[in-house]
Amino acid sequence: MNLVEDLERNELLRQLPEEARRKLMPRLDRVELANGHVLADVGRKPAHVYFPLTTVVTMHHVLKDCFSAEFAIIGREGVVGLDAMFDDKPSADRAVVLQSGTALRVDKRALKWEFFRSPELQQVLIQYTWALMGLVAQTAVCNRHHRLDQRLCRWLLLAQDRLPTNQLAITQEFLSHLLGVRREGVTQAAGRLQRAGLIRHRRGQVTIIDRSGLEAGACECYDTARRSYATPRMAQAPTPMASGMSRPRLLL
Amino acid sequence: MNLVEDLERNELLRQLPEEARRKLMPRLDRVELANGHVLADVGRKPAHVYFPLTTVVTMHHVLKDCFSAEFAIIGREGVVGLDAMFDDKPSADRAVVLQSGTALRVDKRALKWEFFRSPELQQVLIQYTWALMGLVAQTAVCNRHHRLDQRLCRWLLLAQDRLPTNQLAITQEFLSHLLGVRREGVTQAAGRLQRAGLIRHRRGQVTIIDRSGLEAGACECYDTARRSYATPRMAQAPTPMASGMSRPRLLL
DNA sequence: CATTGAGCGTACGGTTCCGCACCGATTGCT
DNA sequence: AGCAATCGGTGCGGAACCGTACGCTCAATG
Repeated sequence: MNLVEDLERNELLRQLPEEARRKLMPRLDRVELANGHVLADVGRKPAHVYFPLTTVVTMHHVLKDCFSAEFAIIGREGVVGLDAMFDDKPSADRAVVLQSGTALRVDKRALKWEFFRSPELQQVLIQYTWALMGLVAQTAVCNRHHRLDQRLCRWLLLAQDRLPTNQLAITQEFLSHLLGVRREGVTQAAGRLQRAGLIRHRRGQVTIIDRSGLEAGACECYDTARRSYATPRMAQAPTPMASGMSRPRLLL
Repeated sequence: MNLVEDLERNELLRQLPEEARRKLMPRLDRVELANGHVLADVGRKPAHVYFPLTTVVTMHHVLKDCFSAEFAIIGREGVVGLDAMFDDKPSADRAVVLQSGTALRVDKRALKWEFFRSPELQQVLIQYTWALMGLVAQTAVCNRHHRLDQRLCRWLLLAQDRLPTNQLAITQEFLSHLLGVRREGVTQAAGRLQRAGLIRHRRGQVTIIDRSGLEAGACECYDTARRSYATPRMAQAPTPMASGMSRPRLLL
């Protein structure tokens, strides 16, 4: 597959007009990213921005006491490393390749150069940034209010949306760091989902069996999240969510 | 006080070069925002962007089941409503005036117009956006890992950094929605802080007594947050604000 | 002055999740 | 085959926080 076709495979690059894409093309390198590869880490200054094609990247914030939690999962609908493009301060967060695959890499200075010369590129990247902000904000609220089982369902769905198969290569240990809970907590939650027939899991492998079951088990956050990153092309038929579960609580 | 001086009072506008400020000035309206005023709400499309001068704004994400939590608190170091500028989708979040005061208001289309014509404005606003992203991400992690008492300390400090006095007009009920816990939880946590001599609180009024005590009680998140929004000038030469404070507070 | 309602304090059982400990199972390596 | 390391399952006590209920205090209002 050539680079012209590759450009179509990232949802942000695909939104660009022909001309903007052509200008950007010579700056892009196609790279293969291996599982576990660290694209950005706390205290370092990454030199590149990545547009995922098939790879999936997880973004965590790591606390000093070594606790951590994911605040965003990024696939071909997004881009990794924009923060470094506008600010030379060392990264406060961490970007790790969750599932190996292809990405288009671009030097951050080169992309910044093009950014300030292309209103279309600006519009696309900034709009994405604010969509991401909404997701991160929602994650903050979700982390406070929703139960582990719900958040696990949500996470599995978000991950699968960015993957070609229903197979996920991830250990419970790693997953526990993403969800911000203990490893044992993941074991129990995954056990419950398995007993409910929603997934199967075995030593670093999770297989999604019943997607609609997961959607029923997930919190509303998944629906909201999908809508916000779904471009018209990516969007599929909306799934009916169980209603009547909301409790009235005084608004602010 | 005239508009030229007002422009200096918001940290983002202050960073702009003379010329960019001059171009922006005719677009700006000085407005007084009352406590509780809703600047943006779920499902609506706000028409303005606000640069706080003395007012403080809280941003929440509200869930369908009416649970909510704050993901950012914004004062004169920031700006409210940038998301609406780049995307015409209705807001997913909610911005409420936490403490009444002054702000500079600008029509979002006018600001967008200037934005695409001023690289300096772009740099400032985008850099702020990513700094905010870091704070929101940290909030997400903080919400998973840190105890209520710590988060309450952190919140009180973040709020006071943006206020001229050590007095906060806020009810425990409202605070509970910001922190994403029950009202009774806030009552107990505030009681503990009061017994420790850090604050005094009485019927919608919280007074900060011992700032360094709060800093000791807060999680690391406060330190990180303060560093990320402090500009060089803010760090070294705090603007002289109201005087009747119990201790010479290190502003920002 | 009596009434009303908002704001706050307290108590109690229940649930979720943590911290720790231990053990079995699977995989990779020699 | 044997061994070590990784990965996953389970159990138990405890802490944090929830849901609920009730009652007090202060301030505004007629």
